[in-house]
Amino acid sequence: MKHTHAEENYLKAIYMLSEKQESLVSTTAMADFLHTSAASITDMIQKLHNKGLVIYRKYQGVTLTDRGKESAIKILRKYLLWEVFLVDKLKFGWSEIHEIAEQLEHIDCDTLIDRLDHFLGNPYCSPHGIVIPNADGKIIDKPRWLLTDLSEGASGIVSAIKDDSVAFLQYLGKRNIYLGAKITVIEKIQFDGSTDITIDNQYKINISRKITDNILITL
Amino acid sequence: MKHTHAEENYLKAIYMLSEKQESLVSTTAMADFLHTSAASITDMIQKLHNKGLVIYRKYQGVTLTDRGKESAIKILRKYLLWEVFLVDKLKFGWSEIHEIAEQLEHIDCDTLIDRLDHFLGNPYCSPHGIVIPNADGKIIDKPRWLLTDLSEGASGIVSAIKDDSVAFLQYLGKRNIYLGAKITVIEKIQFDGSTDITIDNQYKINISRKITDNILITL
DNA sequence: AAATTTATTTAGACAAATCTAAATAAATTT
DNA sequence: AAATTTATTTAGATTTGTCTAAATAAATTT
Repeated sequence: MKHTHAEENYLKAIYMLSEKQESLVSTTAMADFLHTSAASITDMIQKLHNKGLVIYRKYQGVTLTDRGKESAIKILRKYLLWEVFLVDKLKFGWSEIHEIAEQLEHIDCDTLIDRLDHFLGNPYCSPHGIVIPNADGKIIDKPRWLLTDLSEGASGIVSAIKDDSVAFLQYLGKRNIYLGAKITVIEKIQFDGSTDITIDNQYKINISRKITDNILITL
Repeated sequence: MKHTHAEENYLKAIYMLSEKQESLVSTTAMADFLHTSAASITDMIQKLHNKGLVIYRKYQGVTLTDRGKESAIKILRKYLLWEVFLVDKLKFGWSEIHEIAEQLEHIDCDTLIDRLDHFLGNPYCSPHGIVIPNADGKIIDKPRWLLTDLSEGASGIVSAIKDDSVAFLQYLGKRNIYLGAKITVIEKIQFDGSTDITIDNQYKINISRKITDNILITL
């Protein structure tokens, strides 16, 4: 099923808002999220209802049908993969990528996004730590830990970073720490809380507690 | 100056059509190019005229103003760089990239395209051999030769390929020949017209006349 | 429970981009 | 040069997505 840009924005918005809360998504919540008027929301929601993409009850709110959810997840997948591309390959900072990825998510080509996924090394989650649905639309929730909480000898993959500041990003870049890098904990130094690690079994460095507190690891 | 998607498509179309011929671009030529009706073309052209992007004379045809040309070249630059991305990084074949790049060319972000350019290694031209305008909109025309016409000892950069067939692309991939690769002619064999070359001063191989006839080289 | 405030929907309008059918201009043929 | 064909434009309609202002429903306050 194909959708217009606007439809895609609405579907993704409903999906994201309904992830945060149990109840139906309200008109105002959507108006707020999409920076548009409540009247426009009602209009569009009714169209989506007629197309069988959402279930809508007047004055109550809206929720996705299975078909709607499937589409929403596809769009989210595209959005998140483009975010990874922008940060990982084009070295954009966290703050700049949202707008661009919101444009890129509408590019319509089935093979494109799977190739992009492969090109990026099948990342587990976006720079902001949101899990990327796989090609089948499944969201597999791996457990994640702070690098701080890994024990000596353990290793895992850098899957997200909690701090978005340019300074932190530059630090990570300089130390060859990137999304998808394999980190092994060599030794945890009690004295100052710092940690000796290796990156990709290559570089051995020591990083402070402040750094390990901001790196999320999956296995 | 910002444009709608449709406006961008028209500007690029006018630019490309007027590159091929001297005279004004006709309504039918554009209708043909954009797969739309002549009536729609007239409508849009009049709007572009009112915005000062084209000069239009009823029944005569249309040409770009300086402002229109500037915009058109920016769009073309984006289109071509995305084409390089798709072929070089995502390993798409020639035939598949046009549609996708036509979508990607409308992504609006100044820094994005310059970073992409850098990421791709500032390619000189698209896979189809069309010169990519630089960030200032300048089109610098370097001389190009067929690999066949290089003399022994000469070297240059693979800048385009004339044959788009999958078979040829696969051949090149297998031989480590890619856009931007450095090729040095070691020896030209009179007997069968084949050529001994090195790629990136590394691999030494022999390629037939049919191959050298389809590779364009810049210095 | 009535009054008021807030949320939501409806009605009507608008801009963008397209279309078809009819009208008109330009080019070509006879 | 008149007739015909082709190219182009105009007129009017349609779809999509948005808006504002007015109407109505739901929630909250008094």
